[in-house]
Amino acid sequence: MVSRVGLKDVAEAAGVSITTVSHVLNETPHVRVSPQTRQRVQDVAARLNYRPNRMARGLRTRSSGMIGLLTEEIATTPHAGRIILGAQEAASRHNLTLAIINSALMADADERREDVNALLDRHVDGIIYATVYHDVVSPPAELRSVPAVLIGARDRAGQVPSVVPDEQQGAHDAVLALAAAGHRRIAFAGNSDDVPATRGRRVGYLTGMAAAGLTVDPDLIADAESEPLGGHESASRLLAAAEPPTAIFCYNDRMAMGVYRALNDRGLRIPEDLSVIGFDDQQPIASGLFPGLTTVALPHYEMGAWAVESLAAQLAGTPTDGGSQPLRLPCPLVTRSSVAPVRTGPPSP
Amino acid sequence: MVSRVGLKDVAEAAGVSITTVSHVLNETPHVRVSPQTRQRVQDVAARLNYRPNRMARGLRTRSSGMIGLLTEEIATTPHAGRIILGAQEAASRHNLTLAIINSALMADADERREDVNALLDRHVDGIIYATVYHDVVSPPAELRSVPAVLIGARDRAGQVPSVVPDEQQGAHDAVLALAAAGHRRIAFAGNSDDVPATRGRRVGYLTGMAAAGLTVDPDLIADAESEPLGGHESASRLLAAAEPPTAIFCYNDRMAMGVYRALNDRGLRIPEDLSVIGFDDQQPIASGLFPGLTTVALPHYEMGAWAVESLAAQLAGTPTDGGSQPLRLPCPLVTRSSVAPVRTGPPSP
DNA sequence: CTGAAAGCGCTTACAG
DNA sequence: CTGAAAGCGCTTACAG
Repeated sequence: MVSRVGLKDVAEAAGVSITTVSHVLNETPHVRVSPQTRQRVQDVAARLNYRPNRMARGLRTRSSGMIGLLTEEIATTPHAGRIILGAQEAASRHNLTLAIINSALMADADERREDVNALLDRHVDGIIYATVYHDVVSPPAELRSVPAVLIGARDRAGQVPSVVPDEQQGAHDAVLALAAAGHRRIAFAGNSDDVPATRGRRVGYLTGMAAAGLTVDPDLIADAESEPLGGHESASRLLAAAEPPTAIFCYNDRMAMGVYRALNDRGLRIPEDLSVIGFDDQQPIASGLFPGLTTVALPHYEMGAWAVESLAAQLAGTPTDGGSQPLRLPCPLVTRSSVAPVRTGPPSP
Repeated sequence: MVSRVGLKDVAEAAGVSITTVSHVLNETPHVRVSPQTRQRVQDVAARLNYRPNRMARGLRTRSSGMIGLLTEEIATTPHAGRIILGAQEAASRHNLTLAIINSALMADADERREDVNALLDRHVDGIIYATVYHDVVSPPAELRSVPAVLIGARDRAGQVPSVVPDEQQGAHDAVLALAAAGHRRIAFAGNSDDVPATRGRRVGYLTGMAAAGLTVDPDLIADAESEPLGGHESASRLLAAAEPPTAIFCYNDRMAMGVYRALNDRGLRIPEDLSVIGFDDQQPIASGLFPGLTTVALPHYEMGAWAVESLAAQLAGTPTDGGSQPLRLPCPLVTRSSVAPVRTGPPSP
């Protein structure tokens, strides 16, 4: 019931062989076809609304035109959506189809292997293995039967190219933005989870302070759980310091949510009394808070797109440097309304 | 490089014809094979790790084992993720693969048609057309070339089965929960967007009040924009009423976020001074707010799963009642900490 | 410049 | 109970 017209129909209608039709429609290189024939075939194909059967082509060429996306926890992370979107749009541009499989975050090695095999059974031309919050990962060996690419983690074996967010640069820039607004006492509401984001953002905070010529006061670093409650706790500690901060850079937007609440509880206004910057650009927090939260965005869309582009390049035969080091994509600062110049002079009533 | 062993290899190794191998592996009905042969074939297939080439099979049987999921705005809605997850897990159970295409929310008819065609080119066995916030939708006619199903909207032509959340029941139950806690002055922080959720939740509020034997005070309904700022505004108006509410049911969690802020600004405690219920169970708001927000969850996972199950049933030949009326899936109340028994006696200091 | 033919890996009447 | 053979719709040497 779908596309009932095949190569044969086009060939008959155009009065040529299916070989010729195939050549002109595929623009086979090094094959000369007379302009008249070419034109006629194209016209007929268009008129008949010919659409190639990709399964037949795939069977012949051993390529399905499909990219498999294996993602950890599609639903529970707020980010997977944008990775999928970036990958999907890039796939469309390359006339590739995205097949998705969800792998449980805590799946064991065998389960992951099965997921990869399910994709391989589909004869996907390439696989994107997307993880969240990992330093290093050991994907099943089967992954390498086709071109593959890693999102959000580095391949332990250093064989699979990978892309990750540049957490450090994002944090660095956030601190610099605060410094540019005149802040000198910039606090870090951090956390100590065992994830790369923690380390990257902490280092970025430190290098940002250094780059701005500011000294880091240990009293201005308060680690807590990376949730709203943790942010509330961090802010409370920070505000109790002998010399409190004029700005707080938060490990993430969820902590910033708690920081807002803590300041609100104390009658402190953002950004008049204190500036705040978050990380993640997580909606609906970031734009739902009052005032809108200035924060650092993660390049999820871009990572998804890069993954497909990289795969497409590999498929086209472009050699890719085996991911000795992951590509780091920049995390841009998204300016809203939670940062203001540091207040000089006496505190307002 | 993938699965290099084919039917032929299994046949040779087992000393039978490929016909026989195909029959035993597919358990073709009405075909008798001697137990010994059957066993031998199965053993050999397992030993060789035979995996059928699905493109070859698809070419022959004209079925790809793929379900196409066309979704509006994968990334911008917080919900798409759970729809995808539900659909993906159901697909895995049926040994189907999910191919995803994103359609821009504002795409015109031609663009949508192309998206459907892209899926059809892939010879998907069925299509899930997932929309957000629509009453009625007119999918491209091509959709019906294969079994199809609609999520989140009703088909204008009444041909495509569909599934939607039971907004009304969700709101109804929320109000009843408040009434069960003794509240009689239950306000509705609503909105007037032109989406089905608005109407359903409003009606549910009304029927819930009626079912609880409560009269609706027009002063206790305050419409505003369905964002945090709108919630703040609604709450402010509600609290200024001659006889303020003891509980607020919010159109959605984002409005509840603003309601929290408004109460916090006035030194009112949740739930001691006022109970609040939201709608959507949107993270990270719902569990990130203090106290955790009691809210109504949308059955996104269930709708995704239902869509695939329904398609699988159609593919298996089970007749499905053409969606004259959409199936309404229940919206369960998620209890957290924002509801308390109404305070009797004089207000606390 | 054009076409006849083989073959990708399966399924499925059909025959024995 | 088992197998030879056709054919799904393409691509691609190969020949002319």
